[in-house]
Amino acid sequence: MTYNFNDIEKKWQNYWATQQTFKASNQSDKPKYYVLDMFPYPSGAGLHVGHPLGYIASDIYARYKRHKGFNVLHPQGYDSFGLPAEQYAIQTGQHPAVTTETNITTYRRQLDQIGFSFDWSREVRTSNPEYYKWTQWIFIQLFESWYNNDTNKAEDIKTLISKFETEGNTNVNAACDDDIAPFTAAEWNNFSSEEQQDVLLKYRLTYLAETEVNWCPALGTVLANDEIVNGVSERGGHPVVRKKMTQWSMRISAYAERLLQGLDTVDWTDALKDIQKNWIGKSVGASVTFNVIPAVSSSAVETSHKIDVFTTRPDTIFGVSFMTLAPEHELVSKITTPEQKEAVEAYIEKTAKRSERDRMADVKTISGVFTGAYAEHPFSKAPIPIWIGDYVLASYGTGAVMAVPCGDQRDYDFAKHFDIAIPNIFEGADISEEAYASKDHVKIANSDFLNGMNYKKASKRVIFELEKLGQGEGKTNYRLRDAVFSRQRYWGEPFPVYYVNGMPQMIDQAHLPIVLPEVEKYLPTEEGEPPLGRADVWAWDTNQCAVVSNELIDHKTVFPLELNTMPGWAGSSWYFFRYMEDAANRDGVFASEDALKYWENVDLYIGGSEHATGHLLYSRFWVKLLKDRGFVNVEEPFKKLINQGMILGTSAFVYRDESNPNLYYSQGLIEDKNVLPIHVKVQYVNASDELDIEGLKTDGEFGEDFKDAEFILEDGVYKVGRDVEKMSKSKYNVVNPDSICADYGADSLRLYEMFLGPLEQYKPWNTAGITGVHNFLKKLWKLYVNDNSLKVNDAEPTKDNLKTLHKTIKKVQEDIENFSFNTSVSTFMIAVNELTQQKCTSKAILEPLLVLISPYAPHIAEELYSKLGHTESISTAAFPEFDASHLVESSKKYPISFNGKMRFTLELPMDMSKDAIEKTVMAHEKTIAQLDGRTPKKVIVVPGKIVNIVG
RNA sequence: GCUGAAGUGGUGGAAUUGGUAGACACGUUGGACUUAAAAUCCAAUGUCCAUUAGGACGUACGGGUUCAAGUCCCGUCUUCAGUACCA
Repeated sequence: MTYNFNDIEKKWQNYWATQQTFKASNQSDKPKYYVLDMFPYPSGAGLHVGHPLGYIASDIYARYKRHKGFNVLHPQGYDSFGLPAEQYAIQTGQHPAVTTETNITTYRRQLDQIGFSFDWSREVRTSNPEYYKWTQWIFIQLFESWYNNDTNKAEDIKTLISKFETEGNTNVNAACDDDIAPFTAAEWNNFSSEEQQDVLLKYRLTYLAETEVNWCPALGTVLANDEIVNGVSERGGHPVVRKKMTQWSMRISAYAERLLQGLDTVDWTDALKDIQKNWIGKSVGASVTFNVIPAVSSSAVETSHKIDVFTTRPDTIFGVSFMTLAPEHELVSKITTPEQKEAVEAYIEKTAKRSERDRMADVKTISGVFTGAYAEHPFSKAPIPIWIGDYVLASYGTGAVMAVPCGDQRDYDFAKHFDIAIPNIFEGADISEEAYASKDHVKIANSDFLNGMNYKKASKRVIFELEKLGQGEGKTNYRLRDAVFSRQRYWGEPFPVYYVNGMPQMIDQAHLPIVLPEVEKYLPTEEGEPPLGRADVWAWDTNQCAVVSNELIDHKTVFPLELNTMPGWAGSSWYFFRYMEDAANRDGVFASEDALKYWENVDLYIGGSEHATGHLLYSRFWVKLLKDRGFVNVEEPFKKLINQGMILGTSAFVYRDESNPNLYYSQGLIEDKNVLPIHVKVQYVNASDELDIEGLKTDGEFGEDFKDAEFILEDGVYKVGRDVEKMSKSKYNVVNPDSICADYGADSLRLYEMFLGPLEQYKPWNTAGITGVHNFLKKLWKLYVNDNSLKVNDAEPTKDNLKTLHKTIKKVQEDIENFSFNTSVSTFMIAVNELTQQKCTSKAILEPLLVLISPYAPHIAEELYSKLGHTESISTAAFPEFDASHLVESSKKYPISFNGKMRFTLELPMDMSKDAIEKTVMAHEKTIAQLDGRTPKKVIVVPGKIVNIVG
């Protein structure tokens, strides 16, 4: 019997599918465990070997947990709304739903052939109306909520309305827009309906607001920052303008503090938590208002101007010797004196050309211009010169800084450069070379009422005094901005929203889903409206409660529907709850109370760190909202999170002579010739970096290019150059799992992906190495069966057999629990090598070994397990118990070191005393030879570990 | 700039609380089997010196602590990722 992996794998994949082996139950005596992979987008290119890395890891863990007696939920589905399908639709006219369906079919086939233990019965697709019905429903919940800062949670908007009706808004402490005028209960009750709706929008957790976007008229679309290169679109090079658009926003900023605090309760890597912490960007300090001193030279009537700044160091307020505004600050043009006008304008023009990134990265170049204006110090009343400088950015804080050169290095550098005074307000600090930026061990001096105080005390006092003056207050600032939620796209969730007199109205949940309408083209309209502007049947009839033809719009009972769609992150912000419910029971709810209660949250979440500030932050936000409103019980969706690294490609190059395009030199022959490296498909390169020239010349795609090529060989072969790059079609280094599964089998692929290195690390793929794990599987097979029969028998296991087995149990269990999958693969290899050497045939050893290997290589494990006489799947067999007694050694091979360097080893009994060890070692001939007559100064003996002789 | 991670043979990587550096593989070399190839099996394989015995060096670099450092401490460099001066 040979190891016929293709047949074996197909057989067990069919078995698992027909037997529903991995279907999870919502009722079980076993403890629950929920393992989830980050939602895949089914791209048209299909999977390459890098994609399954995380899925294999999570699958090993899920299978391990089943062996350990857990009721495991391990679902999979598709984040199937998205841009690539829409792009393809624009180019070909093919409906994105069709493209998506095709891509999912490919994706599913590829996933199935790798042997994952997914519960496919619970699959979800964000683009299915039954699914996005609930995405729309959550949107409505956001709209119907406001954030009460007093109770520190979201509440029904009705509670806000009743407050308005009885006491107005002056006592309301809410997360809201900052331009809301105060009103009394009487005023509220006299507002028109539109006025009331307008006010409420400023409090709702999702609201309409004017947002600046990067608009590209030629493409008729909005572009992300990284789609713009040097001010023009990356695709096509068209001009891009800043444009204001009315869009839905999500008031995520209301949750800034809870999103930050929640990080302390989850088991994520520090790196990931740091990214979110930085993104939320909390800083505690004070806001200070500086009054601008009206310019005497100006003949125009001066209005009084104020500059608001935020500072984390209010204690240093007496160290202010100038202020710096961002060049784009709106006050700049108003306060600049005529004398300085020319210089200021020239500077503004210069900085406008620099990208924000550029301005921020460059800390060496110091530039700025004096505006000629002065502000008044709130306490000393001294005039403070106001400068502009591009190290201050308009979009951060208030776009203005109170500069304290003695305490801030950037302010210090600026002051030195422009010869501005640097008053020292720290007792005993040396500021002759650099600023003293530390908050610790400071004693404030030269600061009037703050003298002698430390940072904490002085800050508190300043805030108190500022409040007395009405020129400031204590303030906590967050960098986190509200998230724009509208997309001018077709392939996304439609909003359940229609407009009456320009005011958004929610459609009652009884009428959801509002299904994406058909359009004849997936492009924006000529008027610049989103693609849904092309739909003919896209109006809401409030009598029929149905979507009807646009022609019926009369603004009385039939109204226009929202034309934007939701962004990609909408559907992925709650999908983990949907999996909790059996597909059969999903009709009336997004997930039933029982299901939510049973599964709670995701116990293990595996995915890439690129989602750190998108998906992982937004879904935490939505979960908190759902909890506040009583729909779920958990505050955090993902208890433990592991980031997998990326598998990189190993590109191959041939070297073309620059003067003769048909001449290629082998890698070792380049020397100082002028050659051009050209990517070639990695499939034509073997493990020794040798090129298959015939294969290359007959390649369907590029063979023609090399038809007349002459390859200059070294030692009879053409050696290619190699380099590690991201796996990508354009670099011809993509390796497809289909061919790996066909050539080596899914079990080899699974083992090899793990064997490559630590899960979280970035590492290059090299197909050549897979023969190692493939040979291992063949050896494993041979341990159980020979040419025509099963070798396994009831032989009593030997001591060595037991030692090998239990050492393996211990290591594999520790490895899986530490997500150190690469080292378990080595451990399996060692175990099989040892058992082969020991000629072990004992079922008592070989059966538990299969359970250990089954999470990693499930197909071969199932096949051999059934050969051992089992009729049930191995998937729920109990994980073998580790018994330490088998590892107890009677002797130890001591390393004998001289001055810390190991010279030889000496086998001694484990129970030998320290003195006896020393005596035996000192008497040994090799020790005497090593010492060469010298007397050692000291002999260190650590029983069970090492002997070190010093001297 | 800041924050985080990392730097070990030709390659991927291993090394528990400081205790035999290079496990396990790939590749390479030599051998067996074969008409031959593939497959399989066996052996060698960090670098340098040495016929051998053996020795010297060696975990990015420079210091330090220790009987003992890949591991701990200080400094430097490089790479990758995140972030963008939050005042």
